[in-house]
Amino acid sequence: MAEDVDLDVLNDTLSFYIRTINLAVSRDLDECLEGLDVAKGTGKITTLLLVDSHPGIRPSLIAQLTMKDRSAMGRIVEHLVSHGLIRRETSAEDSRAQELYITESGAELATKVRDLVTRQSKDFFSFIPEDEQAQLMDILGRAYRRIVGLA
Amino acid sequence: MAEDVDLDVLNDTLSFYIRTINLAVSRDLDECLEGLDVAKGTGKITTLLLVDSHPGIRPSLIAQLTMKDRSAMGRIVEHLVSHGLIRRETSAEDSRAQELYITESGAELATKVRDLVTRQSKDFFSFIPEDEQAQLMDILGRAYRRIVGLA
DNA sequence: GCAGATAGTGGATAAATGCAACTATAATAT
DNA sequence: ATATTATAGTTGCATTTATCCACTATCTGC
Repeated sequence: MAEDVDLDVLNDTLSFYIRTINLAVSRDLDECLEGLDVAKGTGKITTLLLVDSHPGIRPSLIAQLTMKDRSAMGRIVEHLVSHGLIRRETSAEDSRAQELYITESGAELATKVRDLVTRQSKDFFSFIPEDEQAQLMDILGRAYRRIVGLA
Repeated sequence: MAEDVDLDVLNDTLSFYIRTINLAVSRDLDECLEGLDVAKGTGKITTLLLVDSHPGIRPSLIAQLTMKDRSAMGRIVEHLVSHGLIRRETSAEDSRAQELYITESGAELATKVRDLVTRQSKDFFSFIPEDEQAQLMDILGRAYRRIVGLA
């Protein structure tokens, strides 16, 4: 049945593939992270990892990197704080801004998540040959940096 | 500020790029399609186009191609039907199943959407060189077909 | 100081997602 | 033939996200 369905113009539409594959990876990732205080959305994972590796990082910067607006970011921070994974302080230099720091249990979780996330991605895309994965990462990486204003 | 932030392990995680870029394309696409009875989610667009080019196609097949479950699919079909874009009939061979057909206004919209969607994708990714876009499409296309069970 | 930008908060609304129960019909096996 | 199991679709519900907007506080530059 499905084998010979023609996808119309979507067959040549990059956004279609990005969007559908996103659905699949995200679902799979959610499964892997089930019950881990950090599920659904790149928001929480990215925030946790960035706070862990960049002590004092500000919500607004993470928002930019994850493409969230400030209110969405605020809710993510609130979530992580309320679960005791990160700590929130007002910046000394700019009292509008906050600085985020990891807690002990946050650091523990970060270690675990780092492992799970990279493994999940590798596993999920394992049917793509190594060299093509590298190509993908290279191109998408540049796209990401460009979109987000990192380069 | 943002220029020199290291993304931790996410820097080498394909799923991260897929997920964030997905956010960006989807938002951009939504803007392009604003007010068009078909916004948010690959679901409606794909359904409209597939029904247009495959008269009599079944919801369950579209569900497979768009990675939705039946309930999500049902709601999309319901939405399109209620907006007069497609028509729903019970299949003669299998009265459990339905066959979907495009309506006049649905066909009109499909034409418009086909154009908008392909252009949006091209524009959005225009900063990626042609040949790299082709590579991306090739790899992601195979990934998609594999995930969805098309090959 | 004043005007305008920026950081973060909070609320309300609108959608999408996933889950599970339920009907109806088909296909299979005994 | 009939009992079992699988499939197509519908519906309700609870959860989660997203988006938009208004609001406070603070900073920057004139």
